[in-house]
Amino acid sequence: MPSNETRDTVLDVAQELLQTRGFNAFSFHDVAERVKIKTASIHYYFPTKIDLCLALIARQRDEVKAALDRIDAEVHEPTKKLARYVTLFRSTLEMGNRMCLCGMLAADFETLDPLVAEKLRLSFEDHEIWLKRVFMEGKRIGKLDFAGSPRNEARLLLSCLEGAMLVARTFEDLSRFDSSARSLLSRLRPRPNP
Amino acid sequence: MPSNETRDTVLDVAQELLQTRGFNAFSFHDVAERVKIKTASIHYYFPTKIDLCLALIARQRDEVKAALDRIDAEVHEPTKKLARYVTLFRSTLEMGNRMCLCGMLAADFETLDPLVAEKLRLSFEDHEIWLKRVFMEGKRIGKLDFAGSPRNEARLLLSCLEGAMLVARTFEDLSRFDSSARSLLSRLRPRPNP
DNA sequence: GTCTATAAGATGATAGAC
DNA sequence: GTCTATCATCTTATAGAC
Repeated sequence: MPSNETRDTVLDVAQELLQTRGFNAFSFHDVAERVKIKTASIHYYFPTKIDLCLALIARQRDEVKAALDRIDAEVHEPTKKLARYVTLFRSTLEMGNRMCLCGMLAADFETLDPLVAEKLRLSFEDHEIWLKRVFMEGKRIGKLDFAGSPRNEARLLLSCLEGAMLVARTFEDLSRFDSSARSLLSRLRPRPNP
Repeated sequence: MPSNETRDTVLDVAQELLQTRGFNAFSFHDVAERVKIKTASIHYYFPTKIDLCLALIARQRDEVKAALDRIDAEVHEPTKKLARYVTLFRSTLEMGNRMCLCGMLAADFETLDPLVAEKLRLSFEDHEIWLKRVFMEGKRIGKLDFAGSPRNEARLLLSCLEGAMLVARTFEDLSRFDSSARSLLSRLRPRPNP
């Protein structure tokens, strides 16, 4: 496995800046300063800011895939999978009040390179596909109850978590995220049959 | 009433740019070009970009207040009030795939002037206060059913609508917003008593 | 790989003429 | 009120030395 320390550090720092400030509010200089290199060195690894952004999305997609695989391997009850899924978002917020990478790029959507926009959509779809599977299985075995299609339910949960992060950030208040997340999950509990 | 055409046009154009591109991705030049004036003229009305942003928020708060008053005056059933409330967000999205003004500023949160951040929080609270009243009344008269407090329910709906806009924007797909909004409202319908 | 030097353009903001 | 002219700074990106 090709390990490149500087490159990874650049990605880490750029990601933090992207998630807190947005794509258009951080510069190569911001990154270079924190990594303690010069901006020219960043261009060596990532010729353009778009390349840097694409690398961030690609790495993130891999990490999300790994995280979802881990959830699948470790818990089997759909309710518990969703609870674990929610913690992915929560821990991002905990880490310096960061926004979700995809959510932040969604806000910057209009200014994105078309290729970046396409990868962003694919990232969202990664989430939706996994969630849809969880919802389908949950309904099948009677552990989750909802009215619409699994696909729409997946989209709804993802959207709501993005929004909960967005607003919680503004108040720098994790409990806002928590109470929304709790409601979102509890409404999926099947009621005891009359 | 002090009408100032140029000033209003600057606000209109700046608002569109802010809602589509974000605070850090539009410039005085962008605004000036569209209004067909020079950047120096914008500085005459709004000395700094922060002043411009504060004016946008203040105007928006007034307009939101007026819109909510209109809903209160025109419909009385809580369910219908919420449906009307949702259309406020939907029509923003319809208008050139714009993000909610507050939602966009929430994404830019880390880069905001402290005063702007404070006004942003107040804007969110305007929504939450109105929604909380609707939820309280709805529960009292048995027209709305939900498990948590009216306050949390208000926060949840607002957050989810913000998130639904954010994601729908990325796919340039109003139907994504619609299906989420429909689910959010339908889950509030009280079930017939057994 | 990392640096210095530099280009070429954008950006927020001000001074002062009209 | 709106303009021209100008400023200092920032930003992405490249060339070429080490």
